[in-house]
Amino acid sequence: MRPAPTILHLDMDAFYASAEQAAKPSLRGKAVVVGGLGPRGVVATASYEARRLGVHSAMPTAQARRLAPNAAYLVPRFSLYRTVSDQVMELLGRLSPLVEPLSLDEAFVDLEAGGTADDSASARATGEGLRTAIHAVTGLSGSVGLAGSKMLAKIASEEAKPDGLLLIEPGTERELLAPMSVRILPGVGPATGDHLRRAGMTTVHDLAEAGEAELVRLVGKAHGHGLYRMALGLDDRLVVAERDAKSVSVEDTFDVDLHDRVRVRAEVERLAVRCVERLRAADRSGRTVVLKVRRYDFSTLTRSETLRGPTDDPTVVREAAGRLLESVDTTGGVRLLGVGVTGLADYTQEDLFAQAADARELAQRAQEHSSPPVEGGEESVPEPEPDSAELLAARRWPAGHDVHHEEHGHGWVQGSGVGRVTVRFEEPWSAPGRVLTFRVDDPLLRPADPLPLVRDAADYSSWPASLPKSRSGADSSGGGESSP
DNA sequence: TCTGGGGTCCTGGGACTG
DNA sequence: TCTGCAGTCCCAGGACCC
Repeated sequence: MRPAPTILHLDMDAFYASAEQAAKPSLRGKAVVVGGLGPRGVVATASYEARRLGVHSAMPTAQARRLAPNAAYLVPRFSLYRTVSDQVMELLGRLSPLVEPLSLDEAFVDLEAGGTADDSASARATGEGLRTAIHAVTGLSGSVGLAGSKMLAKIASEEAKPDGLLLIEPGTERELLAPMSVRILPGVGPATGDHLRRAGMTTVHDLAEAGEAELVRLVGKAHGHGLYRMALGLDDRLVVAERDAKSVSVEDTFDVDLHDRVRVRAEVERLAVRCVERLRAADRSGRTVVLKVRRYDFSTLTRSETLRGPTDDPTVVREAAGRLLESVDTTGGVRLLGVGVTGLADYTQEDLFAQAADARELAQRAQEHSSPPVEGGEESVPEPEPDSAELLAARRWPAGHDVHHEEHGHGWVQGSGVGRVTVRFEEPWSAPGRVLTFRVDDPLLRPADPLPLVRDAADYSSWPASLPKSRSGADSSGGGESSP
């Protein structure tokens, strides 16, 4: 029996950019680019208006600025996106206990496990209901794919974009996939795509024709086997609700390459401490410390060290990262540094003793190996280089972030520099507002939390069992009443 | 032109161990 | 005691995803 199309994949449309447009009435219908705004920033998400100008994710922001000089450029506001994402995931959780979030804006749902669909008709109705609910609660649109497997549901939502729903009927999978580019398959990126193209395979049909043995020969055992099955439309991966993280890492790309070895070391230590903070926040410890260095020429290398036991001690991680750095040649400059911890374990009290012992032993071993001392020595960590006034202003008033002015009310930063900050005063539910400029140290101006995107959201507290009870602000006070 | 940040998984070589 | 072998762990790098 063919599987019923009850795996649902939800993908929010241009999520970050759409959230910004919903929050800022003056940006609706305009090109919006969300991403890193520094000299080495890249685009995280572009609104559909910006995509029409050729801007897309992962493109350097500098290139986006050339293509879309009049677009609004904003830094990401993850607290807002997380709030909206929580609302969406909460709705998904009502459809099934089996929800597998892939990111803030994407998730798989096993509708059959939730009893909310068991055939094409009920799956389609549930998918449409979900899209309506998401729009009512968040003001944003999402695309839904429905199929008998995760791979096909994801392809379906991709094909449905933007703001659509596509259901792949059981039995039509191979026919649908055959003419598509190999790049549609998960795991086929630029490198594998190129590799396959050079072997004469550009479509999914070509892969199915080539056969498993040929694909294994070309791309390796695991990948080749998986690729062949996917080309036949076969994918039996289950929707998994809980997934434990396997590593925690932090990394920073510097606006200007670092050359000073002492500064490099100081940055590594800073990253190590940040990494441990994240590790501890997740109540985990880890056994292997990884240092990542991207050099001036974009070549990237990693060095790792496995400890005797798991640790969440900042001193232990910092020292391990420092030792790893000693084995790396950084002459020529460093553009990125990262520190990570893998081999995660749940934190246990006994680890404390292992950590202390390890720290002593490793310190001693490091001394025995007596690697060349870091120029300037351990103590001479330099002061951070002074920032320009413009950089400081941008840091205090990031583009796109919310502010409150005691006289003018709620607004958001349009831009800042040369001691001034420009603010547009508007709210998600207001008309486009006016623009005013202030001194960066104006005492009446302060950073503010994001406002909800929808003021009087429909009450979906009993969805999907019953129809929404209200849609207008006038009667939204009755949110506590239960449905019949 | 000039490439983020946070992850996952796979491969292959070398060291270690029984 | 030495050698060959297989399994496992560690390490580094690459590819991919959102």
